[in-house]
Amino acid sequence: MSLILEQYLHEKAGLSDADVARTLAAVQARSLQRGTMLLQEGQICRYKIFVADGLLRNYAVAADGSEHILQFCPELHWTLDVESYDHQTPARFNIDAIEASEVYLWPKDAFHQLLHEIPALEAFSRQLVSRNIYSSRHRLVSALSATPEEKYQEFVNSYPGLLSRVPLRMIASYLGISLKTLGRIRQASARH
Amino acid sequence: MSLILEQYLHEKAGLSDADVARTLAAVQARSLQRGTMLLQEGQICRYKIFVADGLLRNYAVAADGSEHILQFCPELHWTLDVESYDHQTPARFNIDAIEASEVYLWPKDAFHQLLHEIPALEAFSRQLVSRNIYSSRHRLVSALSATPEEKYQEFVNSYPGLLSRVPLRMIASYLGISLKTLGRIRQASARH
DNA sequence: TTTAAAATGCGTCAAATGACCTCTTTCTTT
DNA sequence: AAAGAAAGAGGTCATTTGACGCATTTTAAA
Repeated sequence: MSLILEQYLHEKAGLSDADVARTLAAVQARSLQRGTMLLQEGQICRYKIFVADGLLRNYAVAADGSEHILQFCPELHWTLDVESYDHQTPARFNIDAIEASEVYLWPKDAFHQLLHEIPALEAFSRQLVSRNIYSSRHRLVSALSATPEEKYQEFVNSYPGLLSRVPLRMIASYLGISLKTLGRIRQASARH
Repeated sequence: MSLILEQYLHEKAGLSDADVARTLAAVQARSLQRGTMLLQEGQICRYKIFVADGLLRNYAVAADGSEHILQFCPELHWTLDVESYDHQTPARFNIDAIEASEVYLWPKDAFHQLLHEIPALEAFSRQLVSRNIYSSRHRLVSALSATPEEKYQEFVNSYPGLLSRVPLRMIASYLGISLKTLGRIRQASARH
């Protein structure tokens, strides 16, 4: 049932069969209905989360109730609230399912143990962290300097598959623009 | 001459005298005049950079020539272009000196070696990386959700010391707002 | 000290943006 | 299949923002 995860650990992380088995042994599987919350602000993030199928979002809720999406997390990607996970302190972000999803959860201690036992997993983990840093930087530059239209184009180019899976209001929330502005941009580009 | 650095490695990183000595042995000192570029877009980032005294900025230049500051780096802080450093590929960011500064540079190989030899340095390095990730996340949320006025207030609260050291146009460039808007905000808050 | 350059404050104006609202369409769920 | 909820298109309008230009002050360098 964890075929997808198995294959991922094999091909992307480069784990041996034995290490894949060890990694699977420590994991909990969960099926999420659309809309299910996996982590709520204020809770403690106790797991590393891998999405085998479906789509999650990682977002902050502002004082006025507005939502701001930090990350869409589709199949074959990872998510968590790093700071909450590292220090086991209350989370500032929320994670929920945009689509019905199949996810795998590693409790922090168990994952930590795996990192010790499996150097290849450790190396792969670091790679993921690095990529995350690079893309955060890029996202920040974009947020600082790009026009709404440029942001939208970047999104379309970077995540062409998500466009049809994510409601527009969430894309707006990810880009930091209003739904109205997003609508105007799309209308303008539809004319060409 | 590297008293500041020595003390920093001792107190903040928790290195033993012997490890401090080893770390210092691998470092190059440089004095920078105001305005000196330490890294230019397109160059390869070959060093970890520690600012013992002064103030650097890490920024991107957009296609239209406008500058967008990712990070101010005052004394006792570190900076580099991570992606360029990790992969030794052309940098996307620039680093220069806002004030005359005293900096210390570790060539990548040498620093890598130190990380192997000195576990305490390795642990400290990880801590710095983590903090960087947390603050990037926070910055992104702020960029997405805060009004210009809130961004300015956050800046003032987070870096009270920098306000008088950094020209307003650079603060505007850091916050992702125009100098005009920043001026209006300051005028409004001066009235109270 | 003098001179040049940079920083900043401020006015005007046009454009961009978001808040609010309504109506229609599309999904969900029962 | 039917009812209810959510999504999104589109209109109007007030506000915010930035572009441009100019005057004044401050800072840096000769």
